[in-house]
Amino acid sequence: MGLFEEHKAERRARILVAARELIAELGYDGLTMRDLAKASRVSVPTLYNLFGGKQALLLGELESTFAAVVAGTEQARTGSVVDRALAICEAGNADLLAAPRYSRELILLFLTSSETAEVRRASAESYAELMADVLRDGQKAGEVQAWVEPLILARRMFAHYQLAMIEWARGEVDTDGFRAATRFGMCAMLLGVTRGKAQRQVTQEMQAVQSTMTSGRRPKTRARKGG
Amino acid sequence: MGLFEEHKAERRARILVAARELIAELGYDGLTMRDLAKASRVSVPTLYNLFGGKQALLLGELESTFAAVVAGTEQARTGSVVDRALAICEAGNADLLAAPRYSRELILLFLTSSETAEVRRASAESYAELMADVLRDGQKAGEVQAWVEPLILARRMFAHYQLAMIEWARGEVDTDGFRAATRFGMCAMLLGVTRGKAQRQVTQEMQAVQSTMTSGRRPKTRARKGG
DNA sequence: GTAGGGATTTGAACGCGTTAAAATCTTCCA
DNA sequence: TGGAAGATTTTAACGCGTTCAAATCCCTAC
Repeated sequence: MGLFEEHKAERRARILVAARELIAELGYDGLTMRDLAKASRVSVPTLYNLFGGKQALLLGELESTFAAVVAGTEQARTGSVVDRALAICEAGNADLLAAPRYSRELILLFLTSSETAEVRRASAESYAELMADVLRDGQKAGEVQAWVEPLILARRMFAHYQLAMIEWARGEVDTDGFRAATRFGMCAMLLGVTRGKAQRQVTQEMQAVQSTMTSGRRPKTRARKGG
Repeated sequence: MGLFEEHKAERRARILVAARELIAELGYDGLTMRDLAKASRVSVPTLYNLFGGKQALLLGELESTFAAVVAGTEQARTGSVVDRALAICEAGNADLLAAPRYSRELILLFLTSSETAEVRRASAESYAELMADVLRDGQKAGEVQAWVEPLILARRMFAHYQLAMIEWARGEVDTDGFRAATRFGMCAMLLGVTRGKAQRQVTQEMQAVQSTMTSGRRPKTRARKGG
């Protein structure tokens, strides 16, 4: 209420915009609080008043980013288990790859920092829930074995997806490698629990991805320069 | 040659011992270079001369640690694909869980820092090679489908294992949860590519782990204490 | 035994994230 | 319009990782 709050919100927005630009330009480590204060025309202590610290600066971004991912995946309500599982991954990819320089920093910070634990936990759980729903629907449709506990498998699928993201953020694989690794991993975890037509689809997908990963260039194996 | 090298090696050893103790006591962030210098009776710049920085301090440890893991897994030369794959994970676990406080810090640093990229790459590749060998043997024995590209699947299995380690290091799961997640993930990725008896074994193992994870206590969902 | 050269130490400094105190400005109410 | 309450700014400082230059020590070689 009133101009106090309004101006505070304006300052917050100004800081976030500047932070996003500076991080994209210099990386998270390259961003200094003093520079950020100057760029967003506030003082350094104000940064701490409004956000609480350098890492906390990004928590708002993180929450909205992951919320967008989760929301995006809810589109994928049609198709087989495989289609939907892969669509969930793709929905995540799209948002990340849109601003790679920034996303890389965000991901590494998000997945490794202890201060982001709560947001991470919440995001992971909604992501896993999403995937678990897909598995449950698959069970109803007879595509997925009945004995599988959806949420547990979903968590492990998301775990794999997380590490693929980390590999990408660390620069160990490029975008194509990230997509391939994700698809392959999802398929590998689905292959054993699917049946009939769905299983055949997974096999096909896996073999296709596999041939891409072997025949194409191999950034993972080439970079062993000794150490 | 001579006493120069000897004394240098002695200083290095002294520093590493002190670092291990201090990290186990205070955590990686709690360790200050000034304190470490005092504890190991050298000067601060010497730390930088001998190692190059705070993170580099641990690279030697990391290399030997992972070398030990890889060496330990080479014991597991008998049994089915499943037995050997799980034995590889257990061998890794044993070393990590022996000194949890220290390992946690080491893992987080190792798996997230960009300065450890080269060691990480090399370790990951030897680990994946090890698992790939198991898969190849399984293919010869008819336990694993022939169309599977062992190294590619092995890399994804190791990727999953890495994230399970991260989850443990972040304190999101306890030791039992880590073991369960690892076993479940390995099995999930093996289930689809195994056949006959081996596949039945994987199914059995998965169902067993799964029942542990659902019926027992669930540290993953309970630990949301907020803040 | 003694000079010389190399590494270590000393002492200081830099930039960083972070925080505290008083000074200043903006906003709201009478 | 004037004053009170609040947040922001100023200014300074702390501890941290890191690095520099000169002084010092230890080892090697004559």
